[in-house]
Amino acid sequence: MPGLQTKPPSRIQQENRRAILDAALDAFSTHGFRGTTLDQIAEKAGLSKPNLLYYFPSKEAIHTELLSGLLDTWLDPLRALDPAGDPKAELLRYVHRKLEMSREMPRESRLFANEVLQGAPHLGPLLGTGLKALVDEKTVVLRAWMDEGRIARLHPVHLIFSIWALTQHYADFDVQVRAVLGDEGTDPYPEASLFIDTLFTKLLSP
Amino acid sequence: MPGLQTKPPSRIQQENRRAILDAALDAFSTHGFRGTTLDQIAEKAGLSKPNLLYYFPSKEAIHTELLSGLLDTWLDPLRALDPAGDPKAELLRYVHRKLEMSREMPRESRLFANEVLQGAPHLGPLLGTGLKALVDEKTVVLRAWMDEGRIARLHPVHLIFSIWALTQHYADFDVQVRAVLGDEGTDPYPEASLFIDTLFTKLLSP
DNA sequence: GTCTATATAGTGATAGAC
DNA sequence: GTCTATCACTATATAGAC
Repeated sequence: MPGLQTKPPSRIQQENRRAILDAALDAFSTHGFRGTTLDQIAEKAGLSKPNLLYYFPSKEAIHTELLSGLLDTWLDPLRALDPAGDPKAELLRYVHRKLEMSREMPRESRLFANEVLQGAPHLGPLLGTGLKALVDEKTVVLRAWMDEGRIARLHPVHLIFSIWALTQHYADFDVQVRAVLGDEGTDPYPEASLFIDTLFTKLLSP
Repeated sequence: MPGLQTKPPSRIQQENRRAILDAALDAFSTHGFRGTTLDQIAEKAGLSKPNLLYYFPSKEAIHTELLSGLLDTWLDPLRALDPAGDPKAELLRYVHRKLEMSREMPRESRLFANEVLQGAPHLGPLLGTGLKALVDEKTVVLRAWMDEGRIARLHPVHLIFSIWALTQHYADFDVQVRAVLGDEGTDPYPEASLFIDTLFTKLLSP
């Protein structure tokens, strides 16, 4: 019986949107925004270029769609830092969760890195508002822990920077990491995890 | 008396080359290779586009010229690590020198980051040869220091990665660093220097 | 909804006057 | 050595058939 469903997005539509976003993530994360062409995205998604533009109005729209959700996902582990938990355990859990994300979502990490590296032209003021607000909130928690003598006294914001820098390095500079370690096939993450655990355990001890 | 000098590059030529490379460094480091246009470079260098191409045969030639010298400069401080020196002092000197470079040469850092982030399409195999060789050489030194119990036993390569990650973060993610710290005008480096000094002092203590 | 064909603008590079 | 004009090519986006 036709005419019953008016505008629920069909399964094939949802599948195509997902394929486009996945292909675009691949391309944007390795070639940057300008370096990516609609042809590349269309081919990898298995669609024609005009058909791709039926799903998204423009190249920028695809990019924005990807970025918009990303910052939130990216900061979830920091958001989960529990003021009531054990300080060292909470921070180490954050570090390890962040490193896991580098391994499991390297494309997302590189997309974000590309964006920030180029001056955050699309993410823009969100860094100074949403991101800053979250860091400020967690800074209070860190300072309290330091005042109680439960972790070493350090600059709280630079402590967070150090977590970001060390964990994201393995996704963003993956090519360099593997080239220097040699043994092409080997997974660098187990050793990285050990190293980072040692580093922060020592750093946080009062 | 004409005809005496055959082909010594005139002062204006040298000046133009320098202006082009400087403009190109600006552009490439913030927009990437594909994201940069010859128009942008030409305008910032104060030359016409054809005139720019009189000095360099192609866009790629400018990019290659910039990259070729960069890796060497970038690794100089690591090369300077003295096996005969005091281990902790040598490593801390390396860390601080590297952080200084992030402050003084942020564009070069971002140019390099852009390149590696996108899979090192131009730097390519140099990472697996020249860079790996240098790291391997210094790894031997680090291991010896660890065997002698003069610094803590850590994975030497990941130790080097951590130095790179932490110091370069301040150049590559400058926008984010300043957005989170707030106080637009403030220089983040003094605090960063203190933090990183503390971090590596703790980490290297046996 | 998906395709072929094409409009339109931008971009790397060249030709040739001065 | 430097400029104006322009070529050849690519890329985003649209029109319109099916």
